[in-house]
Amino acid sequence: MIERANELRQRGLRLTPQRELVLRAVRELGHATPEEVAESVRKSHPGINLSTIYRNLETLENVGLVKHAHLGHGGATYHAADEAGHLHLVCEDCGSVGDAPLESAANFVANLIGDYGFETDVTHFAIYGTCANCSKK
Amino acid sequence: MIERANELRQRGLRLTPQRELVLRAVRELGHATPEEVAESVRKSHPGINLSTIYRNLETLENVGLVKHAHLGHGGATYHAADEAGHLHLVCEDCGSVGDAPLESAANFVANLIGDYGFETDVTHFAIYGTCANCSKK
DNA sequence: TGCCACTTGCAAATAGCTTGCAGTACTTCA
DNA sequence: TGAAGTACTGCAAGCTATTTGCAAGTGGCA
Repeated sequence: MIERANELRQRGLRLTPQRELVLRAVRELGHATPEEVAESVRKSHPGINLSTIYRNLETLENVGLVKHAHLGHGGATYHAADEAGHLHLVCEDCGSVGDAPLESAANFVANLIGDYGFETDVTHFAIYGTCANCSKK
Repeated sequence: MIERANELRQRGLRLTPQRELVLRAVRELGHATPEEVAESVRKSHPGINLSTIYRNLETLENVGLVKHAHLGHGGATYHAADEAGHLHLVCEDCGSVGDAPLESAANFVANLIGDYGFETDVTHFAIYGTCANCSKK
């Protein structure tokens, strides 16, 4: 908490109640779109504006406290930076978001660097497909 | 060309000039957003409406002549179905879209199926990262 | 405690895409 | 070849998600 405030202040930024609420919501939700963060925050503080959510998510990301990934159709989803890196397995059928450890892709990442010099962050985007449940059907 | 028309007619669809232009543009452009397709089509036929582009891309995708992938921020990009079968390496720095063969990810795909029963189509979404050129800087 | 720049809430603007509707023009069938 | 039926098109309005401008509010250092 205190180190978070310092992190912000070192950059001339402030620790406001809204900012804390946004961070807490992201941590609690795991993966969340800005809209979901807003919904969560408003349960305790109904007055908070959506644009405040957007601006704070951006600010917190600049500071390195949260990260975003592209999961849904267009919308970014945010998660806490200190949450371990993992892949996002997004089911196109049911929309569920599963996790897989980084190691699953280690070989793949190595291939891309070796063959193309392309450095990938596989935690940053969704792996689309069909989850085990849905492919049974 | 003729088999394309049949493909459409079998489904009660029509081969219109606009539809042909859209298909041709997608083939020429390789990867293109709806907006880029429109721009390309309008060079020869300025009157074509954006919504026509969208509707035709959707129609052509239903018929199986084009496919889309999620590359940019939210926007889908389209490519001809018969040139599919490669990964899209999208550079977050310069925005360039590179290709890599499916085999690069074969191992990765196998991991996900084996460990999680998750069936992935790696051609359908972007692999974000930094391309060789940009990571030199 | 006071000041100042950072923040917030609000409303309006924007981007990207979709939808409703009326007129147009492919296709099929005589 | 012509007529009829229906898919298709262009236009305008609508939507969703996100951004921006601005005036009022407020942390935090001095």
